[in-house]
Amino acid sequence: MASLKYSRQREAIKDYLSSVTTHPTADTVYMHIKEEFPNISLGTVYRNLNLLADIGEAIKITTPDGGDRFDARTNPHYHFYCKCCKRMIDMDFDHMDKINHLASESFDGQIESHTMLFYGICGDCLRKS
Amino acid sequence: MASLKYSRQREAIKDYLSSVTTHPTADTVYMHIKEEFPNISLGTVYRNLNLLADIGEAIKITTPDGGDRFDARTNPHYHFYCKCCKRMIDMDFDHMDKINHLASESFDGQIESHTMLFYGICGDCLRKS
DNA sequence: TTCCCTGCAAACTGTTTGCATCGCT
DNA sequence: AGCGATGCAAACAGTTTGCAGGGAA
Repeated sequence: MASLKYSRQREAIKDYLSSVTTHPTADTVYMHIKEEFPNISLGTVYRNLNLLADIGEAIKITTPDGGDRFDARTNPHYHFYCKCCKRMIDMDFDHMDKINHLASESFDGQIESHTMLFYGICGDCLRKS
Repeated sequence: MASLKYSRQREAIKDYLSSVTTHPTADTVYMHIKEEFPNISLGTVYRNLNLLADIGEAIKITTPDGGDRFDARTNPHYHFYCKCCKRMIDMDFDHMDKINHLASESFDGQIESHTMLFYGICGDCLRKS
């Protein structure tokens, strides 16, 4: 484990990510952090988002549309992706341990974790149509 | 729905995908098809893989490592991704309807489907270490 | 003073697309 | 003949990386 040195940029990125439930892309994070640090570069944002993910202070969520999303909510949970408004929404569907257990029973190998991505139309979009 | 015209390349791609359970990347498909069609281009492979996915004769599976995988097994099922050998393995874990149903109960919106990707070490890799 | 971190830009990977031509139907 | 499909190459999006200089310890 490499030694970490404090950086205001990383702190700002972490703070922003913690203040939000929108699962932003790296580029969205970049644009918001830029308001406070006009000279920050996209590379730095990527480096820090990946670093935060590595040390377990954020998670990286792969989307079918390409373009990973980031989330400061690190306890295991699921996500819903609205095909209409492209929002990614946290799911409170707490069967993770049970699912890992059930899956392990019928699988030759060691399951460490799993991700689940639900797909459909969110409530807001449903009511608008 | 656009009209489809027969093409030997598409047929070969579909046949190859059906003959295999390895969830190949577009590039892997490309390299195999090239043995039969030395002049085929990667663009054509991508176009046909996406086309097959669109008409429901294949599925596209997003991986956390970037680089989608393709699968001719189109009935809904889950996958396991081995962090050791990078293989993607079909899971016979048949709780899809139940999970969709349970999730729908506690979610404001219309869930159409979901994908689940398990992560860990496959049996082969476990025994080798 | 050390060495991690930054900004910048170039490089890289996976994928899509415009275009002229080919080949089903 | 008509129009979808192909091969090729250029373009694209998202992400990573090499480097020289800056800042925390």
